[in-house]
Amino acid sequence: MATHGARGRSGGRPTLEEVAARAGVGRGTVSRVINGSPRVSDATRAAVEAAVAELGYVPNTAARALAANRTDAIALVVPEPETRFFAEPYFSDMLKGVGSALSDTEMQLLLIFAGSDRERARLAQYLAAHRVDGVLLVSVHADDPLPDLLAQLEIPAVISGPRSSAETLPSVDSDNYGGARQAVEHLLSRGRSRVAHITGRLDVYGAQRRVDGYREAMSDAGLGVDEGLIEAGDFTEEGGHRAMAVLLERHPDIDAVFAASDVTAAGARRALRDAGRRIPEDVALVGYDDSAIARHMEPPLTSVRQPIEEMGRRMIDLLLTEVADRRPLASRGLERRQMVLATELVSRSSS
Amino acid sequence: MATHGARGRSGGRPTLEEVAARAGVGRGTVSRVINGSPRVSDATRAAVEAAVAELGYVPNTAARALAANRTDAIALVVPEPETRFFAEPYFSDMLKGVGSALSDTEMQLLLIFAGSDRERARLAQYLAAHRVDGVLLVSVHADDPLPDLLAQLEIPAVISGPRSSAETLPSVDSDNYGGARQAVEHLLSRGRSRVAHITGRLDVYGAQRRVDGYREAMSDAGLGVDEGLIEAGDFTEEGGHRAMAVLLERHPDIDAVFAASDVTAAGARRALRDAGRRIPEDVALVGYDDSAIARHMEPPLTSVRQPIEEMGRRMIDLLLTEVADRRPLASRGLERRQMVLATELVSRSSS
DNA sequence: AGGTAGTGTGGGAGCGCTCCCACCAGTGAT
DNA sequence: ATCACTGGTGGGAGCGCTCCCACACTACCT
Repeated sequence: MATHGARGRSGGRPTLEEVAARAGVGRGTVSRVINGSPRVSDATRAAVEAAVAELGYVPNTAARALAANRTDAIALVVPEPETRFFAEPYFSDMLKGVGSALSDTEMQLLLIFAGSDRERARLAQYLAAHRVDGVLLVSVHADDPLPDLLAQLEIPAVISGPRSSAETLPSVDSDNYGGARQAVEHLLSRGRSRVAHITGRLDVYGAQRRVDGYREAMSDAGLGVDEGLIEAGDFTEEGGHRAMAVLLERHPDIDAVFAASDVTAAGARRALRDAGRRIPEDVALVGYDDSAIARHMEPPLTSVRQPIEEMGRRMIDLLLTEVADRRPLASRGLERRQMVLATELVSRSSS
Repeated sequence: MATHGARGRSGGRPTLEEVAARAGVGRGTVSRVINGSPRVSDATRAAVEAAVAELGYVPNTAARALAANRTDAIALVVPEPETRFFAEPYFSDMLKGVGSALSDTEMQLLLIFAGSDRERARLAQYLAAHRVDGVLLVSVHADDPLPDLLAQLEIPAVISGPRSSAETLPSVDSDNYGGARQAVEHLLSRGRSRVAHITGRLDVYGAQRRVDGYREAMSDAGLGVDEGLIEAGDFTEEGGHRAMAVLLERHPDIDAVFAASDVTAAGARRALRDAGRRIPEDVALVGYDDSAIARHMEPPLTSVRQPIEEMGRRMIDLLLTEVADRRPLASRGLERRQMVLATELVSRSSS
């Protein structure tokens, strides 16, 4: 059969052609059965399936990719060093959700780190070669060139956490605004009124939305918005510590703090302790993320939980749709697909 | 050019043929340049490279895979649930090493979890489709059927931690025997003589080698081997706690313990505290792995460090060799490639 | 009777590479 | 002058699929 000698290949996997011969049908028909086309009679389908089973036929993905111009693979791109990936539960939860959504698909998931310049160059090369049908982008900064590259290469992509209110890419996010409101309203319902807010990095859209939520919750409660109660952090512990110190100096009568992340809250807690404030007696504290830190803090931290696993699943849904009906770019963007998931307040003893 | 209509494909990536035309050479010559064949004159090579640059040519991997019957991808298979993968630093270190060794290669790394039965079935399907050129197997239990499946499919594989002294697959491991000796000799040099050993899971070959190392170090020191000083653990904290309690009951005069892992040592430490023993005054303690646990224990734990990142790099080296000179199975196995890396004792205040 | 739609089905053409054979200089030995 | 070679090169054939056109065959109208 191999007319030009034994080139590689020892066992010799069966091909479509062989299955077709075995089943007594044509090549096209076998292809139709394999790909689940409805235009095949039941009898023929059964015959083909039997032949597939007998021969142990497994489609050759390379041939399929070449002929159909698709790869059946998508990439989860993490624009961070691996270290952060392993350190933050955000990523492993995301991965879990993505994996579960993909498990009843033929799609293969590739995990790609693009933290260093070198890794980014490799990724660009990889994408240029169109080795994936779509890309999942997590944790993207406002000025990242990756989304543009993807658009230029016409590779479908979904982003977790839009870069702005005018995000053009389909996105899945948790309700940062609503989550912030939950946090503040919870503190108010506990009888607090001098509620401060330590923000996240303000070049991250989600952090801004949390500020918005804080502002409107305060305002709706008739307390007005005292800009002096807002201090910028950067999602780090050190930033939280610094901001808290500033706030205490400015407003010694603060009786509650909403921090934009659990790590930030940990920093704030340290500053509060330094200043001799008791939690929650003197100052109630609420974080964001409901990470392991929240559970293990002393006292355990009330925090706003994001459904990260669910977000991963939704991102896959969006991406697969995008890949499936890959249409001319012109018609995209009109029907923006931005998905927002609800958050949940997990109440513990810090508030 | 596309004679049968615009099938997908909007931009139209340039092909080998187009590059050849541009450079005024034949298809074969361009292929030779792309693949770095030496049989091309310098002038021709330059012309082709210029054409490649001008056109922004990127090889089509699917076509290459089909024609050459290779995928340029290898899989790192983790036969554990994702949770363990993220929890144990072993895996992230391994991944780091593997990634760095691969970074100056064309090879793509796939991370595949095979913890559940479902995932394993998917993996089997994946391997049957020959979607990777080779497989890296980490953390394989003695009775895992995966190695046999790989052998049957004739897919090159490298294993981390041989399953027995008769391992047929190429493997990379740290020197468990030597590491155990280092630990025991260290304790003896500190003036201890009643040294106990809490083992790992004994169906893991590496754990057995550690016992061997312990035995021979004791015996070489002229202390003889008291089997009563050896108690089986299972790499878990609970197992370590239980074993330590048993040992203390049996030999209240123990003055040192070598635990087969840091986690085990943490369990042992708890049992020692329960029994009112001070570390290291009454009992010196040494662990294995030099994980984060060791650094954060109270007191900091002396531990045997394995060069995990280096192991990852070596595994890649072995695998790439294996993939490159993929020869008839018959000649394999004769020249077994088992690699063993040295360990290092990291001394801290627990001993 | 002759249309007019469907359903199934076979198989040609083509996806963009790699492999390998043929061939064409040159160069030196015979 | 003839016969090896040897470094370079062109291009046919083929990898195993998917796509789509063509061609049955049925129905069910006019």
